[in-house]
Amino acid sequence: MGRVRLATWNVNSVKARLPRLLDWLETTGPDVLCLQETKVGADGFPTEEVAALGYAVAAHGEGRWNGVALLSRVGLDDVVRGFEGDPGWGGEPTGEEGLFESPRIEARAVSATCGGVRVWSVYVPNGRTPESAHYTYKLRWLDVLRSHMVDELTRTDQLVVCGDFNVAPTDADVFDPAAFAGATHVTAPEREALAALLAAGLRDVVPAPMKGPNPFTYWDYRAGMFHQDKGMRIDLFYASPAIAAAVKTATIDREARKGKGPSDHAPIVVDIDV
DNA sequence: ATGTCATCCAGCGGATGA
Repeated sequence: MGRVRLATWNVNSVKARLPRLLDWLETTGPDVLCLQETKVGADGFPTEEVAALGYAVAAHGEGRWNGVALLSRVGLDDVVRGFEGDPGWGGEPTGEEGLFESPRIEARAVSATCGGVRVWSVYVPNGRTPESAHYTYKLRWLDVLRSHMVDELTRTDQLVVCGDFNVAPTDADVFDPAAFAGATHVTAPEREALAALLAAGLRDVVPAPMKGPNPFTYWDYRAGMFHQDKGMRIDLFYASPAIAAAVKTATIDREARKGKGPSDHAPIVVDIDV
């Protein structure tokens, strides 16, 4: 019994962010951290550096793009990299929306059991534009993820799926809905994919901003967007009802978006009583 | 909003992706 601290952070390269990541681990002390956009292959993850702080690592990477990982100091069991039915990306279109001949499976999901909680770290495809094949890939990927959440919930009531979903759930989750006309991240099908995850039995644990009214987790590097708080809530922390009910605090650590060499995303930190 | 950043390959800059 006690407090468990779970967190998720799109670091936009674990190598480029390593000094900041190590600092943040020391000061914040999450028990479990989900990482996205690590951008390193299997042998490139700084395993020893985080092990020195007491964390076991389950990394799933492919090199230049994507890449996810789980760090835990409360156990790391039954690690699964990727998931059955991942549609993959690339190759020749088959004619069926979002499906390709000989696609390459990308490193976008890793799951493990940490201190009794089943935890998934996910990096949902961006979608690029609503007309793009990448967009149909995104929707298909989210639907297969949903089917796995249904399965997971039959096995456990202690489930967390968090990460960069690349979808803003509502218009209140972007700085200006008009600025996103015709863009991905805000379309009805993407939001319906999130709604389907909730309908499968998950809860959206909405974190509190440290400052201001907006629960944004991402701000573009360009044009002073962060300083104007022109951001988006696209990093999400979804949890089973039992976990959601045990949440004591959920916060967006916007301090981690400040200063020299930040990621363009801020971490979400969630404390639960177990 | 297109004003930045990270990465790769082939090299010191352009292409790609976000």
